Amino acid sequence: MLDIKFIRENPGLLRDAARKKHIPFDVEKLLEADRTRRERQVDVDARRARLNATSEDIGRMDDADAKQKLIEEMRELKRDLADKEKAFADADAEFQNLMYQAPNIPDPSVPDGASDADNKEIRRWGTPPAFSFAPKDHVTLLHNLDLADFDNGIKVAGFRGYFLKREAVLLEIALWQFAMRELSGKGYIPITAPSLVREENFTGTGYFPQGKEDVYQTQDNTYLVGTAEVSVMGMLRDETLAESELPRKMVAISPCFRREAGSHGKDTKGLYRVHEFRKVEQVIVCKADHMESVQLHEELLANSEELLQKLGLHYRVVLNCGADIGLGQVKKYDIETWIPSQEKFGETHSASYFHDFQTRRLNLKYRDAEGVTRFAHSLNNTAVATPRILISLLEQNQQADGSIRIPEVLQPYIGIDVIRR
RNA sequence: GGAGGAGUGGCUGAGUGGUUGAAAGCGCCGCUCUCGAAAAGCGGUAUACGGGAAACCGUAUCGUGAGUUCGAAUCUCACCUCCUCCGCCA
Repeated sequence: MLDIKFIRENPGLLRDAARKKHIPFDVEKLLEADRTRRERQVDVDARRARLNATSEDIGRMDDADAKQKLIEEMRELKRDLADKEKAFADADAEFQNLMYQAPNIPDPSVPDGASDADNKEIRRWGTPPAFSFAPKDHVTLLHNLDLADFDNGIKVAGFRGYFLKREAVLLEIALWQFAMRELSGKGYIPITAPSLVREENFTGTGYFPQGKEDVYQTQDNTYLVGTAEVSVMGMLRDETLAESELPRKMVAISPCFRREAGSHGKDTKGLYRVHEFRKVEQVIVCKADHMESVQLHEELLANSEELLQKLGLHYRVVLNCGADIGLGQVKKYDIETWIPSQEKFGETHSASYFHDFQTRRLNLKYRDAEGVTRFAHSLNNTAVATPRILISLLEQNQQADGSIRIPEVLQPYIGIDVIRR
């Protein structure tokens, strides 16, 4: 959510933002709703002021007749007030509704574009592994080594269901531990986060109302998170932090659930697109300072690149174009990791910053050096998402004999250096 | 799941229909005193929105939301959260 004062003063920026993000949004309608809401608030406040003042008088009066007369008058006023209050409530609801839909302003460095095809590659790290044989895809590798069971996964869990087995499980756990340990070494606080959370956390992080279709809801009106970002940001909702506590760097692990509504035909095989997975996520809350946000955004990206480099995985970084960044995001990088069997890169990480878009919704503030409370800034990035990263990890490390080398940095967590049958 | 109890400002805590946005204490800030500090004394210390050039004014907020009333922290209802006891349980 943006500051309405900012919108009043810069309607053009919001209009441009919506256009760049390819999000339909009527700025004039919002400004009109803002004007209406304020007019009606004045109506309500004036009547309330009179009611309050008169009620105080009544409390002090002795003359029963005069008192009764005023009470009658106030009854009349209250009927009028009720109408005005209803009118205000309607206008305010309309205003809030539009405010929740207003996109954040993308950074000027965000390229124009109509789809993810227009994302700009920034750099590549490493080279595609050279194979003296035709590399197998991850589904085949998993099957040959008995590392997963998709048939029974679907039997048990339905479409996109899967079981991981044997060393694939150890590998998954090793990745979490590796990521957790690396990042906690950099001062990120490790957290295990709830994945079953209440609605306000989704609204607060900017996923609701527009993204409700993508989320599982329970019969208790709680929802399953698609990322620990939702619960970790929710953890700080309604807090006023001291500036000395910032930046607060956290690394959280949680199960993640995504309905993948609208992507039924896509990536139907294997571990790429599943309804249920595990993810280690970096989340930062920092001062309301653009340069600090930018700097920490780069840090989050560098952290994830470092993890991939230590794992020895070939990847590239792309700068997402306007159409491929979310409502609240100012700027986003994706890291895409090389998938040999497809000879292309697949998204494994997503790093974004929000300025105060999320914290305004979450009412997450801090007290600055002058004692002024401000909305903080927030950012996040994937550290490692499993099992998706296993696709690249297995495929890039496969050998001619069908075995799979385990990256050196993971070996201490698993106790083996190769998977073979 | 069953039975009770409770949610007031940064904190403790008073307040059961009428100048209560809220006593008192603690904390914090400023001043006085002091070479300095402590102590003591005095004064000040919530947030949001709206109006205004400003001073300032208005409105809302005592867990949240509805309601009763001329008037609600105080009465009613629903919800949320916490505590105690019983049951169940990884």
